[in-house]
Parts: sequence; structure tokens; C-alpha cells
Amino acid sequence: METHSVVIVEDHLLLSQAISSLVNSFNHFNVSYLCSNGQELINKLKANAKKPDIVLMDINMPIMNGIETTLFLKNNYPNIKVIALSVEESEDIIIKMLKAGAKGYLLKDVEKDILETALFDVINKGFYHTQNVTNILINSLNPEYKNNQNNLKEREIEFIKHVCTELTYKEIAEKMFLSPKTIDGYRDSLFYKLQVKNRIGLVIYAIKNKIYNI
Amino acid sequence: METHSVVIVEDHLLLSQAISSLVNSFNHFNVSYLCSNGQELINKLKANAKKPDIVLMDINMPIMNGIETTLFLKNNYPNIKVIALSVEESEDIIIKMLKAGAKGYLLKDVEKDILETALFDVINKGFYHTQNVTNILINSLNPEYKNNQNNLKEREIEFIKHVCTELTYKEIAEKMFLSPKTIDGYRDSLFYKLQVKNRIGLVIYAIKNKIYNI
DNA sequence: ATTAATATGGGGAAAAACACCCTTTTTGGG
DNA sequence: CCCAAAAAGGGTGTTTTTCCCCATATTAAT
Repeated sequence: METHSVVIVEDHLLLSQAISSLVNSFNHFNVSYLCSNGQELINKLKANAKKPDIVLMDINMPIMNGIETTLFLKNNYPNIKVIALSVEESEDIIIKMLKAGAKGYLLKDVEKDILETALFDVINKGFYHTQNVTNILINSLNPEYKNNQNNLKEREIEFIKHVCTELTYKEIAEKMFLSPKTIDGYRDSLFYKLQVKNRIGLVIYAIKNKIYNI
Repeated sequence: METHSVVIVEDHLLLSQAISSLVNSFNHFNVSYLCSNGQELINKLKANAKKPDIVLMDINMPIMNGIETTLFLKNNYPNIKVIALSVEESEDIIIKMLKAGAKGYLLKDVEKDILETALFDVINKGFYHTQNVTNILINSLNPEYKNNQNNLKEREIEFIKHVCTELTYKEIAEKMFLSPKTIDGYRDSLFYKLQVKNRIGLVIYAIKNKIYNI
């Protein structure tokens, strides 16, 4: 079995070096280079850097995040297999990542043996998914799942971002060029959809679901 | 030069294994064991596990966080030197950690060479601080720094946590066994201290400063 | 073409939040 | 014990939020 090349895309340098050291300790796997964000990886690939067999990709990164980057790879370098490596456990993030084409999704608290297994499986079977991720996927199939920001409209997302600021609704209405009464409607409908009782509930929801980033 | 023992306290297993692999690759350093939170470390020490020379300590952990754990070590095992290893950059967290007795504070995006240097320096000189942390410390000396949660009273902290829920102020008053009018006072005083205009501002502040955890 | 859904806007009222100025009670030194 | 400061509680407003009801215009679908 030949040696497979791996690239690590992760913004915390020490972590990427540490993971790199780990991957290099596995047989048949070798880290080619590190990138600190998605843009850097894409630039390197465009500049004819070596195309790795596998990319270990963090999700929360500055400049270009893991989801966008994975999508780009799927469309432009379909032979590169992406394994997501994240602390992120929220359903919609995981689903977005898998939709974008990730072949595996590992939480950062897995054992190193699992990482090795995942690398092998992705090479040999084309994918690797833990029971954890499978559960989340199955969960997402049931209809009650249908109140995540997936079906929040663009304007609602925009509104909910303003909700997380110190603006009053009247001021939000001005910013969005809408009547305060329309804003009333947005609010009430979101209260119902998200099952919250007041503006604080919206704020907490928005932050939990990364609609508004602290 | 003999070999120095290191323990890693970090809740994400893969990361602690990766960092472990990195530390073991350095000369003169050897990882004794891993712990996934502070409580686990303390239990092991009490059960006469080997006392390491250095603990690499994450800050955000379940059960017992890095600050509490470091404080405990300072009081009970003063010979164990703690190096904080965190993504956390907020001033007050760093200061709390240093007050608790950490001999070094590394952000997780340092180079591995810096980690090695830090380990050496902490053994030989007793401490290691990057320019980054030094800057933050100096910054904290200037008086305008005086509006962090350092000078928030216990009851205010308790109040601000309730503020981040969907409770009304009246309900918060009941939970805290205070008159709604007293709650009014807490709120007004926090608005002034933290320079925010309304409850949303408090929520955002609380989350930014880890008073309320999502 | 008709229907249904969606986005938009409105009136009015009750509840909650906010502002400002005040008094009483508790508490911690000296 | 006494004083000063901090904590707790109060009165009285205004503003904002929330919650009902409803109307109209536009768009999508059958």
C-alpha cells in the first residue's frame, strides 16, 4: 500500500502542527503541507501545489471557512477527499458540511485511532462516518427538524441579526426600509417558529445557531 | 539534562493526543498521561499518580476549568508548573489565569517551536510569556480597563445570567428573592457600568465575557 | 383565471422595559 | 457606637415590546 498525502487546513497553528505530527506517525499517511484557512489552500492548489489525497478541514476559520472551501473542492478538485474536523456539533453545520461533500466528520474529541481508521476508510471505502454523525443525520430526517435556520428566509436572517444589537425595533425597521408594523410581523412569526417568548430568546437562538457571531 | 514530565489537561481527546505526540517529539520532554478535565487531574494526583514537572492546561473544560484547576495546583502542588494553552484571548481570562499561578500562557496558534521554547523556559527560568500576553498585561494596568467583570459583584453576575434567559425582570426578582425595584437598580447600574443601552446589550456582554455560556 | 401562500402594513391595548429621583435598611470599618 | 457606603426598595412617569385582531398587494401554483 502506497503512502497517501494529507493536507491540514486549520487556523490554530499549534493544533495543525500537532495533528500533523500525529498523522505522520501513522503508517501510509504523510502530511504534505499545512494551511491556516481555506483561501490559502485554494491559492496553493491553483499555484500547482501537490494535490493531496485527503484534506483534514477545520470548519471555523477566518477568511474562508470549511464549508465554502469543501464546496469549492467538490466542484474543482473532486478527487480530493475532505474529512471535517471540528468541535462543532450543531446539526445544521454538520449537514451543511456533508452536503458540501465532506467524506467524513470527526469531532475533535475522538481518539487518535479513530482518526487513523477514518483516514483508511476514506481512502479505501470513500467515506467514514461515526455513529454520532449518523444519528444526527437520521434525526434530521424527521419533520420536527423543520425549524432550523434552513427554512429561515433571507430577510428573516437579516432581521434576526439586527435583533442581536441594541437597536429598537423601530430602528431596525428603518435600517431594513420596512414599516415597524412589518417588523412586528417578522418578530411574531419568528417567536412562533422558534418557540421563544421574547427578544432575548431570539438572541440566544441566533447565537447558538451562528446566525449572529459574537 | 534529564527528561521532564508533562501532563496535558484538555477536553478534546484528539487534540490532547496530537499535542502529546508533539511534546514527545521534543528532546528532554515526555508526556506522562492525559486528563480530559481538571477534576480528573486532581483525582489522579490525590491517588498518588506521578507529579509532573509541567501541566499544559486548556482553559475551557467541563466539570473543572483551567482557572480553578490552576488555583488548586498552586495551593496544593506548588512545584507543578502550569502553562495555559488556550484559544481564549480576552483580557480578564488571561489575567485570571496568571493570577491563579500559570507560568506561561500560549495561544493555540503559536508555532510548535514556541511550545518547545516555553517548556524549556518554564523549567529553566520558571516562566515564559509571549509579547502578546505582556501587551495585554500592560494594557490591563491602565485605568480605563476598569469595566470588566472583575469588579462585578456576585449578585450582579447571578442577575446577568438570568438576564440571558427568557425570564421577565419580575420573574428574575422572584428567583433572586428580591423586589422588582431592586432588580431595576441592578439593571440600571449595569447599563451604566457596561455602557449598554438595553437588555440585549447585557446579553451580548455576558456572552462575550463568558458570564453566560451558550 | 382562481386560489393559496407570502410579504407587507395597520389599530389598539396590555405588559414589560426603561429613566429618574428618592428613602430605608444593612453592613463594614474606625 | 457611629458614620459612610453599599444594597435594597419605592414612586411615577415614558418608551418599547408584545399580542391580539385585521387588510392589501404581490407572487406562485393549479
